[in-house]
Amino acid sequence: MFAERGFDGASTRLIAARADTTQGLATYHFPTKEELWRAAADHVFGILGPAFDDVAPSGEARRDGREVLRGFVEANAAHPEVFHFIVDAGRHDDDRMRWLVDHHLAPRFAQFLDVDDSAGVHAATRYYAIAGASSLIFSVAPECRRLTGHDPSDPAVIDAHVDLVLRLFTGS
Amino acid sequence: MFAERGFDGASTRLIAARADTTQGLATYHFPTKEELWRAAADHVFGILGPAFDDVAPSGEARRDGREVLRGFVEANAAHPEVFHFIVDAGRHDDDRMRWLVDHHLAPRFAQFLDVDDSAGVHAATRYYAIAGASSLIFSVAPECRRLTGHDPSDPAVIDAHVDLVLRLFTGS
DNA sequence: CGGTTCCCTTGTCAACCGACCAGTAACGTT
DNA sequence: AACGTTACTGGTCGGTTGACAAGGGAACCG
Repeated sequence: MFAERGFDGASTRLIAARADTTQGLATYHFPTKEELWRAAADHVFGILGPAFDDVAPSGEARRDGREVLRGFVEANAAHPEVFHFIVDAGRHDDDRMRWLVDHHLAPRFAQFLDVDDSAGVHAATRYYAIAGASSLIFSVAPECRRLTGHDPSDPAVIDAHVDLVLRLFTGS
Repeated sequence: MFAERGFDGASTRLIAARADTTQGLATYHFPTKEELWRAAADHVFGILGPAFDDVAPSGEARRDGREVLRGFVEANAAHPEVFHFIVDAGRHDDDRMRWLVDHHLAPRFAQFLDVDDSAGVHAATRYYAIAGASSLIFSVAPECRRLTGHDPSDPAVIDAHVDLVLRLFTGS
């Protein structure tokens, strides 16, 4: 619900209701809304994590950027809520943004630096271009359906997007 | 404020306060919060509009995709709030999303279809790849600063991003 | 001059928000 | 059997939300 409606839009009562509990119990386990949000972030990044680790574990296969990129796009298609978390928190210079960067984004960015062959372009520029190109269509799926008639949850559309991103950023 | 904090996060009282008026007056001119949001959307897309119309007015220069793309990236750098509006509204299948698509996005997408040479890829795939790659870094500027040390408001960073997007999507 | 319209202020409303509290039941330990 | 810890319930707190109502007052018009 944090990913769906943002931090402000998600109320602890509705979150508790969807989990078939009460708001009192929620604040018992997570004293503040912010702690609940951090737990949700840990959970959601825990889902995305393996999608990276499987394709870039360590060792000789480490520099195969194509498979990493394919896994990244497919993970975004399957779990667009991760992108929502990032965009929602990344806009403001507050505690939530700093926590998300330090605990989840920085390690992943370091991982990206390992795989990326920047080819003269600074890594930050490439990183955000890749992330944006890979995620946006899945993030605004309802809009995409109405605007273009294409359904981002359609496997064929996902494949087409994977192919485009691969062609753009690996040149093949 | 709608772009900064989302529809739910922005309160009519704070909006009125920033405009040096009261919430009562705001609801007088815009009976519902949704009407106020639509007016804000019209305003913000009115800013972005000329950035398109100047580079792709009509006639012979219409198919010069490079200049259109450059203008698009620079407009996103100067006015990241437009992207916020789109992402914030595009997630849910509700009235706001439909209104934004029908009144602002659909005309712009049609304009994109005029200029784009899809080269075998469906326009929707290219459209969202371009939009995401062009906008994300400016949309999450605070996060980018902390994560990478680069400041997306720095003209040099903007130029680098323009160059990368042009190279990716026009192949030059 | 009186009346009408429009802009704006002030105050109020029910609903909802996150946080907090007292009380209770379950459960293993001693 | 008594105890202490943990899990959980129901309710309440001050504060904020969007929407609404009542009224003032200036400008304009006949």
